[in-house]
Amino acid sequence: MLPIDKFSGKPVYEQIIDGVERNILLGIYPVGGQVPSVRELSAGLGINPNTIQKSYAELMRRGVICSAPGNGCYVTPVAKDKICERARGRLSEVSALCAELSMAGLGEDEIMDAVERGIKRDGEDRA
Amino acid sequence: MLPIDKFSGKPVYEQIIDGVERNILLGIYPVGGQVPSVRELSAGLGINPNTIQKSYAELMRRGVICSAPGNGCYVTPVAKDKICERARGRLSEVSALCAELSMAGLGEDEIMDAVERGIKRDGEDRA
DNA sequence: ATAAGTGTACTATATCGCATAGTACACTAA
DNA sequence: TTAGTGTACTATGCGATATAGTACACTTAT
Repeated sequence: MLPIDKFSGKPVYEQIIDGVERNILLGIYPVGGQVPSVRELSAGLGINPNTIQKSYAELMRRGVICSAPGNGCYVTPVAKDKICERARGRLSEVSALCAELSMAGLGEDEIMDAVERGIKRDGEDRA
Repeated sequence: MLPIDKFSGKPVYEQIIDGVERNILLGIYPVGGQVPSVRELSAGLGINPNTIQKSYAELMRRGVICSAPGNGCYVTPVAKDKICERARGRLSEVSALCAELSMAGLGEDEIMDAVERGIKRDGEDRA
C-alpha cells in the first residue's frame, strides 16, 4: 500500500501521485499492467474517493496512466519516459536550492555530500 | 526594495523572510544596522502591515533580527550564523530531491551539472 | 511637552486550496 | 443481471494566507 502521512503538510493527493509513480518505477505497478482502482485505494488508505480521483486525473494528464472506463486504469507504455522527462524539468529546483544554501554560507563540499547521499539512497531502494 | 511576486504561489510573508535574509547576506542590510520599518516596507511593497509583521516575528524567532520597541528592528550580530545554521539543516532537502530525480532515471551527471550551476549562480550574485 | 515614527496586539473579513460527504451516471466483465 | 470500474456533480468544513481597521506603549527629535 502507498505510504500516506496526513500530517506531513504535503497534500495527500500529491503524496498519492508520488507513490504511484514510485511504484511504477520500482516495477510494483508493471508497465502495461493495472493500477489499483479508485475505490480500492480509497478503502485501503482511508482516503476520500474524490481525492484519489484527483490524483489519477493528474497522472492521466501527465501521460503516466490511462483509463479504460468501466474496466480500470493502466500504466502507459511511455510511463517511465514521462516520469523521467518531468524529472529533468525539475533540475532547476536543484539549482535554485543549491544556490540558496551556497549563498547562506554552506561549503561546496557539504552540498556535494548531501547530493551523493541522495543518489546513494536511490540505490538502496532498488536493492 | 525586496522582490515580491504575488503570483508565484509562495506565500508573500515567506518571500519577505527570504528577501531580508538575502539582503543581510549580501551586506545590503549590514550586521548591527537597521532593517526597514514595518510601515516603510508595507508602503514600499504595497503589502499589508500585518503581513510584514508576521515575517519580522518569524525572523526574530530565528534570531536573525531583534526589535527595539519604539525604535526599530536591528540585524543581530549572529544573524549570518543563524542563517547558515538553518541552511545546514535543510541539506536533507537536497538529498531527498536528488534521490527523487535519481530514481526517476536521471543520470548522476545531469544532477551534478544542476548542482554546480546553482553554486556558480551564487557567485554571480555576490559580484 | 509635543509630534512623529517605531513595534506590537487585537478583531473581523475574504479568499483559496485541500479534503470530505453524498449522489448519480455510463461503461465493462463475469 | 450483478458487481466493479471511471467519471461528474453539488455541498460542506477546515486551515492558511492576506487584508482592513483600530489601538496601545515606546523612543526619538523638535
